[in-house]
Amino acid sequence: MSCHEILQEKGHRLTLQRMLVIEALHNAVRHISAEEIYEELHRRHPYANISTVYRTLELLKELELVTETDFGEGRVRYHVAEKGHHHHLVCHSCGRVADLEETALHPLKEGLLDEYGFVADLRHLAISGRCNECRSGHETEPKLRY
Amino acid sequence: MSCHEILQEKGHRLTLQRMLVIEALHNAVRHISAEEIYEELHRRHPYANISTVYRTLELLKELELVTETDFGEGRVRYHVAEKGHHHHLVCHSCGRVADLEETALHPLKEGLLDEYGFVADLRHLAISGRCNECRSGHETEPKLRY
DNA sequence: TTAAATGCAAACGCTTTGCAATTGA
DNA sequence: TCAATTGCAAAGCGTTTGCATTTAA
Repeated sequence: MSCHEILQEKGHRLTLQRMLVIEALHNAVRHISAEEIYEELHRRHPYANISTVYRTLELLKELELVTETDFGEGRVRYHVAEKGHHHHLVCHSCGRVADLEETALHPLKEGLLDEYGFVADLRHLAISGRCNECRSGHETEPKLRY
Repeated sequence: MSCHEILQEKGHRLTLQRMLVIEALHNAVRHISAEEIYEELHRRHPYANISTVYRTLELLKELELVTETDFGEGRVRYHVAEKGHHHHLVCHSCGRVADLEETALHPLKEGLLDEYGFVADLRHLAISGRCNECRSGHETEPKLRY
């Protein structure tokens, strides 16, 4: 079921603004910020306001249609949930962000459940550190971020 | 070697304000925010300013005398590094924060190094989820936070 | 003596809010 | 029709900054 259908099914209105926010999220190659979504939205609907973007993202989060990840930039980035869960290795030297399959944290998740009875919400975790390239002294500009 | 000595050794001045910030950090039972440090400081030195707190915390971070943890509150909390590293299990239902020994993440750290060559900086990680008490329906007000 | 540190006030960047006007169902 | 949603402008919040004054060494 598409985001549009889920919104309507739960009794929310399908406005142009919401459709454009959803489209921006789907078109994003990587993780996109509220400001970037607003730029897309504003391009096609110049009267749109950034508070609508925040309100829509809030709604999509509640409906678990998008996930939020904090890459330590002082703002948060969004990703369509259905595109799948994965984690991130954020290099604090070059800023490069690599993906880490969700399964890589399964042992940790199980350990926390067994030993603490804690159900960890590990959907979009950003782990900071130093990447292989920077460690081996081949520091280069990363091609892809977020 | 104490924080005071390390500051001086590295050529930084030992001001009253800095000493009071360090004291507040040491006296804190758990993790303390910049605002809370400022309250302590202001009580004893009414002319002190919060920008001094931020500048001092910045310095202490650089010298690795304090660590910073984001509990997802929209602000960050500080902890004296010498008190030891540990991680946190933050319950999004009741807000309770449990400590997790540093060693619990050693397997993950080693896995990331072996498979990705990534040196993860896992000093004060906050993992969100749902705690045992909330899961089993015995939701109570937590006694201790942060 | 003098560079480092502080206090102050203003600004910053991201996000939220109150409210009147608009709009989807 | 009318509650949900929006645009707008203002404020909120934690944090940072420029600059004149003060101070530790």
